[in-house]
Order: sequence, then C-alpha cells, then structure tokens
Amino acid sequence: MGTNTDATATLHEEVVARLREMLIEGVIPPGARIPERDLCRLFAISRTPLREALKVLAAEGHVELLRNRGARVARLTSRDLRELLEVCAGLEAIAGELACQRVSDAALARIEALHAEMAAHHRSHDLPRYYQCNRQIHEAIVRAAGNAALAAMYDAVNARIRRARYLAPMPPAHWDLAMREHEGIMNALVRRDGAGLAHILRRHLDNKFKEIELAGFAESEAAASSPARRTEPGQANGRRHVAR
Amino acid sequence: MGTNTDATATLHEEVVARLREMLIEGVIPPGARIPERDLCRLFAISRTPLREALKVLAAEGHVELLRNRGARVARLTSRDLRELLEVCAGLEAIAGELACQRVSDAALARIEALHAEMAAHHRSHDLPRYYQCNRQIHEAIVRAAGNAALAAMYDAVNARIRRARYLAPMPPAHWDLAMREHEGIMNALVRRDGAGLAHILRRHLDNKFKEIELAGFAESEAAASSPARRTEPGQANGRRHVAR
DNA sequence: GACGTGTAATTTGCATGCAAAATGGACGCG
DNA sequence: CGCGTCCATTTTGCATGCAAATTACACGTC
Repeated sequence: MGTNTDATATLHEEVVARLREMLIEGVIPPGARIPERDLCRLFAISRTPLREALKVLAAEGHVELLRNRGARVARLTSRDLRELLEVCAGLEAIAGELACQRVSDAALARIEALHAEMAAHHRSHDLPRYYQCNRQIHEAIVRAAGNAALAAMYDAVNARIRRARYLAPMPPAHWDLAMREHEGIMNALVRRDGAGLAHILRRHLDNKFKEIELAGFAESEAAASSPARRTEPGQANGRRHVAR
Repeated sequence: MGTNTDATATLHEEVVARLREMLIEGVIPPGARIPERDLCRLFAISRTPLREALKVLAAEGHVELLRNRGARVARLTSRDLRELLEVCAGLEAIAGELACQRVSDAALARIEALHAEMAAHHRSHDLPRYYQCNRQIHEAIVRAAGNAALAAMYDAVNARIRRARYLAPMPPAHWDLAMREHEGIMNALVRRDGAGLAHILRRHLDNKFKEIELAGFAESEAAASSPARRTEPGQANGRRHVAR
C-alpha cells in the first residue's frame, strides 16, 4: 500500500503492518479499547510512531478513533457486513468484466486449477481448504483485471470482512449452491462473457451475505454502545483491553 | 470519514481536511515535494499533528510518502486515471443496481430535476454548470444505494480524479453522447432496471476515460522520475514546493 | 565543462515532556 | 439503593529536542 520499495520499514510502517494483521485476525477483540500505552509496550516504541500507525489504520477502517478518548477496534455490524459485501460485489463484478478482456492464458490456467482443487475439497467436505482455494480464486480474478488500484481497494475491503467471509460455517445446501455458482463463474470466464461473469459474481456475493446473516454472524453488542456488557461472542476471554 | 460527530476538530483532523481540499483542488501542484516544515508554517502547527495528517492523506492516495525523504503530492498518471475510473465504474454500477431497489420517490424526483437542469445546461452549452449537475446526479445515485461504505469509497476515489473528470473540456460530439447516455441512465432508473443501469454506467465511464485520454490530460512528467524537468502543465508557475 | 567526493546544512523519524480532557472513584444527598 | 458532584489519576493531543538520513554545495580531478 505504501509507495516504498525498500524492505526495512520504519517503526510506524512496521506497526501498521503488524497491528493490521492482528486486527484482521481478531487477535484483539472487536470493540475493545486499545490505549496507546498498551500498544506502546506491546511494540516497544514511543507514542509518536504508534499514533501515526493508528491514524492509518483508522483511515483503513480497522480502528475507530474517538476524539480525546483513544482508539478501539472497529466492530463489524450486520449493516457493515452487508455494505462491505455490496462494495465487494461491485468491485468483483467490474474485475470480472475486465478480467474477461485481459486475463492471460497462464492466469486463466491457474484459476482453472484452483477451481478444480476447490471442487475436490468440496467433494471431501474440507471447508477450510475449500475456503482457501475459494479466496485464491476470487483474488486471482481481481488480479487478472490488470488494475492495481482495484486490487488494492479489493484487498482493503476484504481485510475487514475476511473472518466473516472465509470462516463462516456453511450448511451443505448453501455450499452446494456456492459450488454451482463457481461453476458458472468459471464458465463465464472461459467464454470471456464479462457481463455474465459480473452478474454471477454479484449474485454470488449477495447469497454469501444472506448465508452469513442466517448463520447469525455479528460482532456488535447491543445496538447502544452503553457500558452494559455481555460476554463477547467467539472470544476466548472477556478482556476489554489488549494484554499488558 | 472520521467516526466523530463533534464540530470542533483536533489539529490533525483540521489539517487533514484543509490539506485534502488543497490537494483535490490542485492548489499544490501534483508532483511537488511538500516539506513538513513548510506545511507547519502554513497551518501554524507543530510537526506531530502534521505528520499524522500526512499519514492519513497518504492512505487516501493524495500524497506519496518517501521513506526519510518526506512527502510529495501524488500525480495522476494516465494509468492511474484509467484504473480509478474503472473502480469508479464498478462502484457506480453496483450503486445503480442497488439504487433501483432502494431509491425513494423523493430522491428519484430530485435526480430527475437535476437531470432536467443538466439537459438545459447542455442545450445552452454551459459546461461548468453541466458538470456541476452531472456530478450531483452521479453522487445522488450513489447515495440512493443506501450504502454508507459504498458512498465513502466512491467519494474517496472521486476525490482523486475530480479535476480530470469534472474540469476536462468536451468536444460537442462527446458531450452529446454523454447527454444521450444520461437519458438512458434516467430511463433505466425510472424503470428500476438495475442491470441495465449498471451496464450504461459502466459504458458511460469507459467513454469518459477515452474522452479525457483523447483530450490529453496528464499530470505526469516524463515516465522516468529523473530530475529532468519541464514546465508543469496547467500550473500558474513552476514552483516545486509549497509557498513558504 | 562534466563528474565524483567530502562536508555542512537541512529534513526526517522518533522519544520525551507538558497541558487539557476524560476516566474512575470516594463522598454526600435524596 | 440510586444518583449527582468533586477530585485524583490516567490518557490523549500537541510541542519540542535529538540522532540518523538525506540533500545541497564547494572543491578537486579528469
């Protein structure tokens, strides 16, 4: 995302990368307050580069900055998830359209191979590996569009919804449907049917949202942000702050 | 973009807003180096909040940060323009699709009014006012999609291409075509033809790119970033740095 | 004059210090 | 017991200072 090609990063860049990974992976629970002091200790740096890193992560939507009240890990509400999946659908749709014009034979062959592998994981009911191939396919299509800005935005959006999208359990019926949709995706791509591919991708993601919604994914507590607290779902412990 | 509702901003927020506006409007020439010192004087603040602001603007793509070498105003290359217009097309397409499902009667009426006004400006060959309506229409469609994340990303992408998109001269033939496309856009929206609207919007922006390209818009100097310098196109003077 | 070299001045990256705002209780009142 | 107030503590926002990296430039060589 930066414009630097160098390998050795500055402190704030390092922290942006590491903290972003932690936030994406959910190491720090969504909604948790993250006092600068704690993060300074965690990364062993002073507040100056840390604050710079937080500003960047806030711009990316990973944390929320509350004036004079510090940062907290952004929560993915049901509404956020819908909105981001809709954005994702728009990006994948245009990517598919462009990919049909620009995909190289090598890239197409790789996508076909990934698709075959994914189908195998579907048949053997290996959801984690299925998701891994699935994600690689979607990302490969976006890369095949030959548009760096599009790819960067796609990655940024997906980072926010990654766990919801690629960790959610899928009932067999949905899984079968998703697999059939992917057959259609491959078909359209091979036939270079941009409009068709865009259409399928949009519907594919629409179904994905409905499925996650039905599975009851939600990082948000009660609508009000009052201190009334419940146990954090999907969280090993109820800590509110990063370990110090 | 921030999560704060308050009116009084902190220094770095204030600077982000003001500097962003300057960058979008091209007050500081693209490609210009912007030493922190100068900006500190300009805004009468210390380097700490200024640097935080620069990090945010870099994340938004308005400036480039060069490790140990400060910031410079991002330049919009022809490739950047193509990529961002393609992203924009994807976002507008999905927005159109969603808007067809969700647009309120009031919002639709406003868009129709804007369209009528724009058509009048087209007839009277008033390009600035035409562009003003044009932009409001596109933004209104995006707003009508009922998706805040989509709207925010749309605004961010458009900020980077605003001058190219809404200041470029248009030969009559292109202008007439654009106007006809807008008739189609209105038509599809009124008929709630999401797929059709998405299709027209994508083609509309594709044509827009071709048109700007033909007009020879480019903020980039010679491909190499060597110190060989020419006069900065579209710039009142050849300054390399912000006024001090 | 073109071009490399060494050094001074500038600029960046980061740590630290201080004032203002927010937080957390202790206390008093209804 | 619930609830508002006041004050000590913590936390944030910003300015400043210092070391490292970069830049500018004078000088010497070809």
